Amino acid sequence: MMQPAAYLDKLNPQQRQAVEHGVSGPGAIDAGPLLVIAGAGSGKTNTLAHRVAHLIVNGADPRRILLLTFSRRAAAEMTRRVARIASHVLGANASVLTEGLSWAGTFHGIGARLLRDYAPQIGLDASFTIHDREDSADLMNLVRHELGFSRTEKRFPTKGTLVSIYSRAVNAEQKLEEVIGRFFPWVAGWSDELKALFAGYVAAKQAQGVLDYDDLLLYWAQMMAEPSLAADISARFDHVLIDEYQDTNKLQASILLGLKPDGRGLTVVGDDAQSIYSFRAASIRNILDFPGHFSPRADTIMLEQNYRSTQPILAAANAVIDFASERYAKNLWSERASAERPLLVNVRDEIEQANYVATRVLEYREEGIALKSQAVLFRASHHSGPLEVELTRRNIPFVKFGGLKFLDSAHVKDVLGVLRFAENPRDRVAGFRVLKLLNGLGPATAGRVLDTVGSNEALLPALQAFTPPRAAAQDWPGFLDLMRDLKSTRAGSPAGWPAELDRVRQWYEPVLERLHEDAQSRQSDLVQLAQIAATYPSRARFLTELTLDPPDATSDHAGPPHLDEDYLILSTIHSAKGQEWKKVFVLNAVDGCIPIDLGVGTRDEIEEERRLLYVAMTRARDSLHLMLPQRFFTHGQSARGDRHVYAARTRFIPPRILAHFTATAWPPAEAAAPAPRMAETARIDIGARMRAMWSQ
DNA sequence: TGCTCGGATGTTGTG
DNA sequence: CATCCGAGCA
Repeated sequence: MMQPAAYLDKLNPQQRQAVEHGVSGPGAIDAGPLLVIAGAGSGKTNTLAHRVAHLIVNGADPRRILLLTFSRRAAAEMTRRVARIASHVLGANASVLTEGLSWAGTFHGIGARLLRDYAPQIGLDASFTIHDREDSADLMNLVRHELGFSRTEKRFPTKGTLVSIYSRAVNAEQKLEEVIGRFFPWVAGWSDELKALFAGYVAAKQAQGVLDYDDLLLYWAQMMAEPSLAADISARFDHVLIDEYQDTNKLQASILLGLKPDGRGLTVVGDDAQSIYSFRAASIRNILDFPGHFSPRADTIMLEQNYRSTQPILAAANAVIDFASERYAKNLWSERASAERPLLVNVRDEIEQANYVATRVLEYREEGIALKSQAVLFRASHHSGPLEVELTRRNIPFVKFGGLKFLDSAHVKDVLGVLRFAENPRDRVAGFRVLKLLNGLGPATAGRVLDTVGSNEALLPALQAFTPPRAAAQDWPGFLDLMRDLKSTRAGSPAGWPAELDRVRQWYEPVLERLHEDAQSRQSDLVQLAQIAATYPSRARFLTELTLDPPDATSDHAGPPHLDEDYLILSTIHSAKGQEWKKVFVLNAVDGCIPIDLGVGTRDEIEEERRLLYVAMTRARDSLHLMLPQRFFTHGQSARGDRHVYAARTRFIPPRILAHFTATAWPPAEAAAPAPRMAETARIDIGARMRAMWSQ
């Protein structure tokens, strides 16, 4: 070994302590449970990557390290960093070692992998397909109809609500009654029906060889509850490290404690102040209670130096989070001095808000700040609507993260459905979806077809034996041909992967023309899908991994910008987790948006909204603009509707912390100064109209 | 049985 | 506004 630990010198004392915890030298690793509370921008990812590298450098077997991250993107980034750090010490050997770091991924991804490995032992067909949220809802709906709950006297909860209830019960490891009582009180009268329905849903999944997202965790947790399996799985890993622990739920904690009951080799990293996923049953208790699970208690290390934001930005963010009720008290500090406090920008409405952001973004770019170093964050995906229009108008390229995925669009799901049906013909959601694409073939006939398909092998004979109704006779042979081609590719011919996706597209094209007006732009989505498909080695891998890690950006209609192009980042606050930009704009920092005005708003929900604002603010390195439109138009009205609400500054920035901000108005007073008296009359932006004349 | 049309109704975030 | 469900027609 060359310089043994030069890479440790760049770390601050706390980071270094976290990295070296339990590692006393080459071959001498004996680490008890460790909790790292890492404030925003405190070098969390870097520290975790250093710890992994340090373990490997000191003799840990990378193949026996389990690294759980929040997204696959984060896992890839972590692996890359570990390799870079380790290469400083190990030189060329490092890549060999870090390539062994193959168990890095999300809980769901790793779960899927383990389940395929252990499928024979737990009575699971290893060719199971995975349902995404919408598929789960569709299956739930199927069972809902079968059990007659769609014809009840009083309105029965819809499929989406049903999946939410089911999912929360599973992920929070709570009884149905508790979940309903706490989060869905309006369905309290249906709890018996819900039990029957969920039993039917589970039976349907099993009969069809499908797993939903929750099953990936649930089956894993069940394996950990069986001593012999638990011992076997646990013995695969010497070290288990989890990032973003504040956003894990009870079920995930169970899995973890099953893997490392005494906490040896277990490291969790997170920040309770950034917990923003309680809607999928993440529990802040996981991180708060972690040390007490073990005896002796887990060591806790706090990272408090922020390397990201300027001091004024950090002070403002600290002031916001100071009001939070329960948390690990920590005080983030920064050495990055600046005279620029975060701005509170008053604008008339969302149109002016969009105008301001577009204008400022361009000004920054003129100063040499790349678009990619700037981000616009918002609470709900649709909040960026007016801005997207304005950006498109001004020809400013952008990529939007979060919200609707292109995988959710009907045509993409159709094509994937065909592939999934070929992969697992018992998957009725996929089967229904595909069969209903045929002209003259509706749910009743589709149901009959699917009833004759017993197993994977029986698909083709069953389809061949089926006589379609006259109305569907024309489309049927083509469909049969398609399925024949897809099934035979298993043996390597005639199309093979990824060519078979083209085969599906060829079959689907006329369907697309028939069903959708805008077939052209949808067709280009499918071309994009084919490009993605080409990066996966097989149909099965493609289907699994696409479901677990959907491409999370949607760009404007011009298609995805090339990687080397510059583009502005638009993102939900949730999707902005773990990232940073030099310039950050937060849209609609007003009550009703942050916090969002949905539902009753329990105390816990309000607290989470506060943390959301905190997360948004702490993404900024140099400049932060909190936008305050004085009114915004409500949804659910025609385009020319005038229903709007007057908005107040978010309650998370009360008067007593205003000193941390600079208040400003836009456009500047002299440019647009309508007297306050005129507030109720119609206002038009002549300038914008003039500009719009030339925008086409 | 399939398809289309009209009325009612929720409407956030994600693996 | 988009989706869902039922009514009525082919």
